[in-house]
Amino acid sequence: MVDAFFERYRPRLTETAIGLLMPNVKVLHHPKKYELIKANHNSGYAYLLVKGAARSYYLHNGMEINSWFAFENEMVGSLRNYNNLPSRETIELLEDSTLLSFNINGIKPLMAENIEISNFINQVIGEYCLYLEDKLYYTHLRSARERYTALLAQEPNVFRRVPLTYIASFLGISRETLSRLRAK
Amino acid sequence: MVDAFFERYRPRLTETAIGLLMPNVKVLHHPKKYELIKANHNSGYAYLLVKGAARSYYLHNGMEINSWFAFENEMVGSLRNYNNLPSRETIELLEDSTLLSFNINGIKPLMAENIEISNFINQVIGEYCLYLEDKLYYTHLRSARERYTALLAQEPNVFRRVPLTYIASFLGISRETLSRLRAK
DNA sequence: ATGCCCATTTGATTTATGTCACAAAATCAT
DNA sequence: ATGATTTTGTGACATAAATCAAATGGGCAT
Repeated sequence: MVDAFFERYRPRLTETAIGLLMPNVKVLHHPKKYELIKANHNSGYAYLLVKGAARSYYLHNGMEINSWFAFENEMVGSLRNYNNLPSRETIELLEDSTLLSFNINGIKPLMAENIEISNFINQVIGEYCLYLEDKLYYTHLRSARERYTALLAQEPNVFRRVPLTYIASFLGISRETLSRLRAK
Repeated sequence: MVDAFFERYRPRLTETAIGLLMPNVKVLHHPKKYELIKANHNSGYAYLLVKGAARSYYLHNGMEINSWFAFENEMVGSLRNYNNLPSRETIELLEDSTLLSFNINGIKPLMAENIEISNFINQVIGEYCLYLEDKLYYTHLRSARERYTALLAQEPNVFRRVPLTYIASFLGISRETLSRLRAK
């Protein structure tokens, strides 16, 4: 079920590593709007989105600001939770979804005894780190139009599966401006 | 010399780990304006800033955009270089500096054979990742004045040791606007 | 010290984008 | 289906911050 995800990671996890991980992994189904992780809490779990979509948002001046969207085969979770800090964001499903849950407290000790698991997790974090650098690079000092066209080019799925209201705050612009940019 | 830096990391590196690392570490002195890492290149090194200051910048529409500043006891380098990608940024010294250089190609293989080294490097990357999340969180949808006052509160050193011209592009505002914000 | 080159400030003007108000369209629940 | 609620689009206007243009100030090299 999750082969496509794990195959991105090299060297691939051996049976031994997978055997150690399995007791900490569960398959879950949740409906649209279900909150995987709540703001200001430490959930203790990270998730692999097998099927479906999710968003991460936080409140600022009473408004929901969306920080990312995720789809099939992407890892979703709170890096702050992973580091035993409360999440700043709420992670909510945008569609009915199938997920794998990973018990962070169960898996962390395995990193010391199994180098494959350690490498795997560190690769996930390393890729997220590169993603954050890209996001900063492609938004800093860029106009609303540039950010909009970049997102359209790089992640067209977002426009097919996420309401425009959510996309606007993700791009750091008002709903009205996004609407006008789309109207060309 | 670098104790203060290494002490932030737990568990502390043992003699064994340090012995493996040492052949890949050199002490260096370089003058102000020296370029540690050049844009579009893969330097193969990361650095610990023992004494001095550095900035990272990239060109955008012919203008230098500063992405970060670093001071004593901070690691400086290109995450993209670490991942065998060309750096987008040039890293330049802002003051005459003392550094430790780390040979990335020499150290990476050690991560497979020594878990301490692996943990150490992953902790450095993990902390950088949290820093990037914070930076996005504290700049997204915030006004020039909010970003300015946040930087003043969180990293006052920057205003003592970095020219305002550089700080402006780091904050994502024009030099004139920064000047006016300072004038209150 | 002197002069030159940047860095910084200040003023006038322009522009992109936000805000407010409402209309139209789409989605949802009964 | 029907109305109700939410999402998206449009217009008028306000405003933060950019841009352009000088003027002033500071630091560095001779």
